[in-house]
Amino acid sequence: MMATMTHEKGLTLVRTFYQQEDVLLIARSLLGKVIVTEIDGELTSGYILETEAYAGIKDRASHAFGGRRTARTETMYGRGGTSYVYLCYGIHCLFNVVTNVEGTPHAVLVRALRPLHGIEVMRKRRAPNRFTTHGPGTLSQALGIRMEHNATDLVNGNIRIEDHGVVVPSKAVIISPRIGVDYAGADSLLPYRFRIASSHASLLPLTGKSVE
DNA sequence: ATACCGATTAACT
DNA sequence: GTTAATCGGTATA
Repeated sequence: MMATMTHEKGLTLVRTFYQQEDVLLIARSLLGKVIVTEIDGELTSGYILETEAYAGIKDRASHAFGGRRTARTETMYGRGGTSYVYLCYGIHCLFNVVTNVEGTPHAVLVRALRPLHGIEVMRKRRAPNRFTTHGPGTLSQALGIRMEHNATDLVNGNIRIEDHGVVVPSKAVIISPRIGVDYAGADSLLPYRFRIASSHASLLPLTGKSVE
């Protein structure tokens, strides 16, 4: 409750949203929603432009394929509405949303963002003149998300996702295979990647009441 | 203990 | 189109 007192507009997504069974539906639904972080005393937020679904134990591209359960993947087995942050290529902290109920390790990788609040903070977190929030690594960097933010509660924690009432029409959504999962064989071709076409992304409202 | 690999990025040609 | 950077995760022994 306390953590959400500063937000004046937009509804923080509730537990039941994250606990829906269909991870593809959740990945699609997250397009146009707003990620908000309150990290290091800075508030930053942005519209979700791109996601990928990872469908648990039967998905060869998922860390949890085959029911693999290790210190790293343990977070994925938690309840929906928890963050799963892991280190990729030794450099990048990738932010995922755990979905489904406890024991079912589904997740959605958030891959691109359109900045809304705290743009100067995001710019500062990145190298000068290299500001971008397209790509899962740069997105986390801009939002201040680090490994210590793994297993954060997205319903009551310092990372949350809000619905600002933006409607993303089907014709604005491009569905394609996921990136960087060639090792997954046939599953690498599954249409689990969702993104808002750039022509529509520019229509997302940047005006409105400040959440500062 | 050792070896291989990766849900990426940036800087190249 | 190519490739180096970089280090924890994971499997193997």
